[in-house]
Amino acid sequence: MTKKPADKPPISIAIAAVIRRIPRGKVSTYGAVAEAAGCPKNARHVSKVLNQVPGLPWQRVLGSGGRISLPGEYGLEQRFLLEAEGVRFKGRRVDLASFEHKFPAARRLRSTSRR
DNA sequence: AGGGTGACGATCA
DNA sequence: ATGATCGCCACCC
Repeated sequence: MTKKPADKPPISIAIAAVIRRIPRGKVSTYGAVAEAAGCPKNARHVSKVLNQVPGLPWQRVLGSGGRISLPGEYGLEQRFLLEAEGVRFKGRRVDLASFEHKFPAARRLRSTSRR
């Protein structure tokens, strides 16, 4: 008993959870999501999670620099949805300085901001 | 167990 | 600026 292998480390779950925290009208990047989820080098895996887990705001996840990575019509769809949320593009990119969502530093409680 | 994959990211030409 | 290559790493067969 001592220990049961329980389950495998659901890093995908962590990633999905992070994505779900992106508020409407804001965006994030694969790299930022991966980092917030605890795996800074797994930006690639984020894209898989988006495909695997339905119900996620997939459109709010962009490539580095705020560029849309999704090719084809879905890429256009993504841009359309984002603009509908109020996210503005500068050419082919989103102005991350204004629209990137900053995830709370995974600090152990003691919320950094709490009055 | 081994190997291929990918909505990436950074770097180089 | 655009395009090509390499590096990374969990997931899937």
